[in-house]
Parts: sequence; C-alpha cells; structure tokens
Amino acid sequence: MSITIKDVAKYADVAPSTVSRVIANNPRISEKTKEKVRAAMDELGYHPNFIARSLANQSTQVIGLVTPGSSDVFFQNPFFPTVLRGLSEGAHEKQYALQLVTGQNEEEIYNGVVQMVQGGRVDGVVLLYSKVEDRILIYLRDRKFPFVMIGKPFNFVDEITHVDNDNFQAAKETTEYLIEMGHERIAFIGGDKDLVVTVERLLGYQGALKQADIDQKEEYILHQSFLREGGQDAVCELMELPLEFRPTAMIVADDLMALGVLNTLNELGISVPEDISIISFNNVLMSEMSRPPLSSVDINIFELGYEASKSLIQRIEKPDEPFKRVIVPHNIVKRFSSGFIKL
Amino acid sequence: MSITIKDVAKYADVAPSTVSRVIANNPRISEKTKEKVRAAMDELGYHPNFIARSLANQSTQVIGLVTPGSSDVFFQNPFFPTVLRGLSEGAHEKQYALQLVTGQNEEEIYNGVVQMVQGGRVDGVVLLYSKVEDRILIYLRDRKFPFVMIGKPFNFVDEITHVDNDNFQAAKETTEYLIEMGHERIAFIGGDKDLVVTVERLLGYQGALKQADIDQKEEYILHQSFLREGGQDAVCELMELPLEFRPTAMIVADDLMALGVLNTLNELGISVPEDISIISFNNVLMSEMSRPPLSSVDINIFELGYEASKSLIQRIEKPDEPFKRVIVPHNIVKRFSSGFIKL
DNA sequence: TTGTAAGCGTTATCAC
DNA sequence: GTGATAACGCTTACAA
Repeated sequence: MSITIKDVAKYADVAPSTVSRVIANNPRISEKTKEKVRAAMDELGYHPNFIARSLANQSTQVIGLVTPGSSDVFFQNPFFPTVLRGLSEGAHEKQYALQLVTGQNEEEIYNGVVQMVQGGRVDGVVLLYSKVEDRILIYLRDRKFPFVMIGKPFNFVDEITHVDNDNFQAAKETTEYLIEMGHERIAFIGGDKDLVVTVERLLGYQGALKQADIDQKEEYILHQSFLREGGQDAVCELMELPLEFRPTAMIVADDLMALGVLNTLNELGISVPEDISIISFNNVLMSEMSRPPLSSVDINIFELGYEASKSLIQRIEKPDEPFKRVIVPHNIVKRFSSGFIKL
Repeated sequence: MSITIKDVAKYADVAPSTVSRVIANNPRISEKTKEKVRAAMDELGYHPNFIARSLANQSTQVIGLVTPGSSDVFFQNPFFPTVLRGLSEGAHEKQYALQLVTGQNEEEIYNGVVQMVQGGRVDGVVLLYSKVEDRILIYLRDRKFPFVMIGKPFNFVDEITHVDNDNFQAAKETTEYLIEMGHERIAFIGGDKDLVVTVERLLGYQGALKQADIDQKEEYILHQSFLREGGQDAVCELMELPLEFRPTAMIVADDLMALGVLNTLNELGISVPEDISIISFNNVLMSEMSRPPLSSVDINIFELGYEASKSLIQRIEKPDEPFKRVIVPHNIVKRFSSGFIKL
C-alpha cells in the first residue's frame, strides 16, 4: 500500500540496499547518489516502515512504561503526569517512543510486561515505582532485559540503574527543620509500607529524632495509601490522642494527602500553622494553591522522569557500561503551613 | 536469540505454519496437534514476536495517543490521567497497547504523528482534544487513517467518529441552574478560544441567557488558558468592575482554574458562595477538597476515554461501518460553592 | 488436516 | 561505491 524502499529504489534507479544506506547516511555512498535518492524519497513521499526496520534490527526504539498495580490511584496523583512529561522529553530527544503497559491490577500488569518484553515490542522498560518485593523487577533482572527504576531498589542497589531522590536525607532535613522550629511531637504519615520511598523517609525521620534525642512514639507513625481519604483518617486518629500528646507538627508523604489533612483539621477547628505545622512531599502545583499554601519538599519530579529516560536509553545503547545511580536533588519549599511551635 | 515459531515447530515435530495456526486457534487443526504444539510452547517458554507478526499482518495492535501541542499544560490537568485510565481500560479489553506521541510543541507533535502513522507503528489514533483548525486532524482525514476524537470536531462532524459530552447542553443547564438561584450577572470564564469545547459551552451559556431574557455583557466573558493563573487574572478583571456590575455568579471552564478563582476571591475578602457563586467543569478529585467544596459539572472523563478506545478499535476492525458519535452523559454536582443569590 | 513457500519492508553481509 | 541476497519471525495462499 504505502511507498516502500523498493519504490524509491526503482524511481531513483538504484538498488534497495543503496536506499537503505542513504537513510542510514552511510559515508560510503557518494554525495551524488545520496542527493538523487533523497530527491526520489521526497518526490514519492517516502517514510520508512518502523516495523520492518525493527524486525531487521531487533530494536524498536520504544520504551515501555510500567506503573504500579494500583494504577488508578497512581494516575490520580499529580506525580504521574509530571514524571511522564520528563520521560517524554528524555525519550523524544533520542527519538524513542513511549508505550504504556495497561492493566487494572498487578497480575494484568505483570502479564503486560511479559508480553511487551518477550514480544519484542520495546527495547527497555522504566519502572515508575519501587516496591519491596516485585515480581516484575525480578523478571526483568532474570532476563537481563534493560530497565531502569524510578526510586531506590529494595535489593541489588548496585546492580540496578535507578534514578532517585535522597529520600532518607530529605526526610531527615525536613524533620530537623521542624525540630529547629521547636517541635518535638512530630507525626509521620507515610504512604504504603511496601513502597521503598516510604521506608527511606521513615528512616530519615527516625534518624533526625534520634540525633536530637527525641523519643519516638509509635502512635505518631501512620501509614496510609496515597490518597486524600488516607490523610483524613490519619488526622482523626492523631487528634483522638489526649491533648498533651497530640503532635504539633506532621510530615505527610504527599501533597494530595496533605490537602486532605488540611481539610480535616479545618473541619475540626484546628488551625494551620498556629496549632499544628504541616509539611509534605512532592511540591505539585496545588501545594501553592491550598489555604494556607503548603510547605513541601520539592523532589524535582520532572527531572526524575527525564533522567530515567536518558539512563535507560544509555543502558539500551551501551549495555556494557556499569549500572549507575542518579540522585536528583530536592529542596524544602517553605510556605505557610509550617512554622515555629506556639508557646 | 529468543524462542521462535521454528523452534516450537521442530520440538513438536510439525511445520511452522502449523504452530502459527495453533496460535491463531485455527479450527482446521486437530485437537491432538493443538495439544502437542501447546505443550511444546509451554515447554520452551515461547512468546510470539509482535514485531514479526505486525509486519506479516500489517497491523500492530497499538493505539497512538495525541495530546495537544501545549502538552505541559494538558498533562498538569487531572483530566489527563483520568481519560488515560479510560483509554487504557478500553484498549486492554481488546488487547491493544497504548503509545504516546512525544513532543514539546505543535510542530514536534505533528511530526510525531506522521512518523507513527507512516511508520506503521500504530493501527489508529485518538486525538485527546478538539481544536478549531488542526493540521493533525486534516492529515489523518486526508490519509483516511483510522482515528477518533475526544470532543466535538469543528468541521465534518458527521464524518469523524467522536466521543463527547453535550457541552452545549451542559453549559446551558448550568447557566439555567444559576438563573434559578436568582443570578442574572453571570460571568463565563472559558478556556482557550480555539478549543471547540469552549465554543460549545459559550453557546450554551448564551443560549440560556437569551432564553431567560437576560442581557449579555461582553465584560462577563473571559478566556484564559486552563491553568490556575488564568483563573486569578480573570477574577481580578471582574472584580475591578464597579460594585453594581460585578457578577454574582461565575461559570468556570475547569476545576483547577476554579481553585485559583477561589483563592483569589479569598484574598480579596470576597466569600463564596455568600458574595459570589462558583460552578466549574470536570468534577475532578480536588473539587471535593477545596473550601468550600466546588459545585462542578461531572463530565465522566473516564467514560470519555473508555468509549474512545472502544470506538477506535471498532473503526480499525470494521472500517466500513459508518462514523458514529458517542455522547457521554454529564451531571451537575451541587456542592457548596454555589447557591441562592443574596438579597 | 498439515506442509511448502512466498511475502511483509527493512538491514547487513557479501561480492564486484 | 553499489548491487544481489539472505536474514528477521511471522502469516497465508496454495499444495498435498
């Protein structure tokens, strides 16, 4: 149906292989024939067929994107579109396309990955999350299929190229900041316990407390899934504590959750930051727009995606280079939801 | 490298074509050989190579997704992840994969689409937007390449399969609702003027006013890009009007924008809904979480995506069926940002 | 019911 | 420098 390399060859009066070489800009072809062939391609409106090329090359120039099993929740979070933009930009620069694994649950997604990989649909895969035990990761690793991960691998840190923030340090600094503001009763509302990022941040939080000789309280550590309802439940739990044990500050895993927290506190007649300080993670667009504007740790989500694409493409094109770890800087953006403890 | 159909054939002691037929579940193959071949496939861990299959079939089982040129803005909006979920679910049901067109601006995206289409990477395309003049649409139409659009086509409505809300009606009902609440000075803050959805909603708004014999005021109609800053600018402009001309109600194109509006009004010391009623479109997660919770027109974004996938796949698989139009229902969710006009 | 062989549109290895 | 020709892994007439 479409114009093929053969049509161009005939039209330019050369062999198909010559046309192929012109496309690849092979230096052994004379400028003259190059011109001639290019003219023919323009004339006929030729576009190379990626599928045929992929088959011959054993390479597709496509990157597969894997979201966590609970993709509905994940998609809702502003993290997703931003990281996607980063991935897209990184891929585009190197002429790679992005393909999404579809599926409602873990099982479907796992099968989707296997199909993609074994089916030769993609040259590499980006895992947009890091979980504690992950079949997909194990599968990819066992097959030695090129992949990178956004987040810190739970195992084999040195054998998996990954792009991450220093979440331990970020949480530690955040906690220290609150301690400097005079807070000692600091709650930690983390995300899912089997997400590595949660674990890392919890450790950072605990590290800061220990260093400041502040006792840790079990009741201050809560885990909720990354959604606003989570935030609400957590607040209620904390606010049921006797007044003298209630936290004066809270570190929240995610801005969206923090929004829920803010709302719930508002309903309970507790003011932020007067009665309680809030600081969350991600610094998405909305964090500026809440009332009060949220203090939030900016983790450079776009950069995370961008670096992930670049690193994956490097792994695909130079598989023998060593695994690497890219740390994207974070910084605490202080707005109005956090401040000195009231006396 | 990988296990191919030939390996399976040898192992099962049949011809490659037989294996192929077993995969396709061709009824002319005896149950016995089917069993034998399947056993061999399991034994060897065979997975069909999609690329080769695509080349032979001239079909990829991949759907291309096209975002508007200003994809950074588009991605930020919660509309995107939700419609993506819908698309993903619809595609998954029919075993199609999703591929994203990458590119920062209109030009790059256009080129991306051409590459995708001519390169045979996708069997069809979903346009996630509808613009007034759109090169990409014209290109696809001219080539008679299967595509569907989310939104109402500006031209050729009967010759383009599309999935849309009845935006005219939705805006009309919304305006009528405000009129019933006693409002007459109703502002309309729309999105980009070259988006068809904006045009449609504006018409609905105007239709309702006319029907109620309310004079239209130029100053009440504003166009802003779909972002929160837009909302803020718009409010300032409206609030500079002399008190007796200030609108008592506003229809806002998008929840995110409405959030900006809400914030700005708050800063100006204007209360919602006491001083001014606000109602917006999309009903995304956050609309419940604002203070006050936003009244919002739910346009069933997920459904929009889901139906788009399904319709596209139908077009791909049955290209001779007539073009169709799918209207996804909307409904007005009344929360606390809108109410009776104060006396 | 199953096997043979051509073809899908490229690239790459030879020759010349 | 350029042209045949054989892959790449699968599907699908056409034969048997």
